[in-house]
Amino acid sequence: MTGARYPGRMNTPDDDWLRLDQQICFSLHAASRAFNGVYRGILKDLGLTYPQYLVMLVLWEHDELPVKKLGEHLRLDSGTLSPLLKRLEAAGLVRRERSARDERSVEVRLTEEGVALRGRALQVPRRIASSTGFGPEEVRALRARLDELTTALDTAAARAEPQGGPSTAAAERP
Amino acid sequence: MTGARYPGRMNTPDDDWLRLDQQICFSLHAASRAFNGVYRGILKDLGLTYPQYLVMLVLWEHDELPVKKLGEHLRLDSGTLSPLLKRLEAAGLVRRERSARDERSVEVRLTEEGVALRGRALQVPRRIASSTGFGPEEVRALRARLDELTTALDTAAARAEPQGGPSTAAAERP
DNA sequence: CGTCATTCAATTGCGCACAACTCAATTGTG
DNA sequence: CACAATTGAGTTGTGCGCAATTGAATGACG
Repeated sequence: MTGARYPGRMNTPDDDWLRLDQQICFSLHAASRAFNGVYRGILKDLGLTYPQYLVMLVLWEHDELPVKKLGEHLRLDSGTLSPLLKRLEAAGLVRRERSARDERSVEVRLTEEGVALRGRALQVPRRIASSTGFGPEEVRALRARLDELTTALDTAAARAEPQGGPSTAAAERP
Repeated sequence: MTGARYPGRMNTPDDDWLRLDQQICFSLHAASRAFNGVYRGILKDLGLTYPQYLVMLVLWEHDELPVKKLGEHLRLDSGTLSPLLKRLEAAGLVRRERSARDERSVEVRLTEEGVALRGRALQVPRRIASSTGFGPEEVRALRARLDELTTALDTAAARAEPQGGPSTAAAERP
């Protein structure tokens, strides 16, 4: 039935690929948002958003970090982290202070309150697990699969980037 | 070593779960953004963002659809779709017109240009596939896994918020 | 027939993601 | 040492995602 709307075009491998693409695109997109949604409900109690929770997870492991390192852990840049960290600071969970050693760098560290929040966060994964019915092995397996995908995609992005040059006149550096 | 920052607390299963949670949260979040990033680069040629591409994929399959149905396919509400569709309309790819049968409903349909864009989009999945090195079976397997996850998460979310019933009914998809 | 609840799209407000840019601090190179 | 290049954080602008609200059209019910 699909081919009928594109007369003169038989079902080619391209068409099949496009449909398959729809499936995987949609699945990953939907999974990510569904995940986000479940966490949103549970994290509301802690007053955190999902990305803020990710930042806190990193800080609970290394409780003094420059913004740069934080960004490397999370693959996020200052454009995302700066306002997010300001909100965490306004919530009293972290403090930001410029490094004395390098005035360009800003050190992020947990406040007492930020450290204390970890205690309440300990129940989060259990609640997630019980919500999803996924066990540790399933989680680990899925994670491995996703990391494979991310690695492949990052490599692809890095390969595509240097040449870049789509139709729009790329800004060549003088 | 990690536990040292939280004196008096041994490494309990809770701590392990929190670390595991960090892994899976981060992996899914990163995979989603990496995926988005690769598509961003490829879709730039078509003048589409990734969510806009998802909308077009649906419209190429059913080229006349009310916003409501579109939202059910993509698990997106009007708050996201309305401005997105306006941009697609401004780009000349779709037309939006209120249904004569039900004045509340808005029908979205492809323009000639929107239909024509499909021809150029046919190469997208192949470029993605060649970028990632993932074959059709791997894609299908991952998709199945993600759909499982989404189903589990949706069920969990529905259970957590029984009153605000998810207007987006559980979707039946191919 | 009139009232009331429901449905659908649109809007508002907030937060995240990312590109492009600014600006100061640091590093390097002659 | 001077000066250009690089680095790190922040800002701006655009777009997505979602909750909450608005407003109009529809449908149900007494």
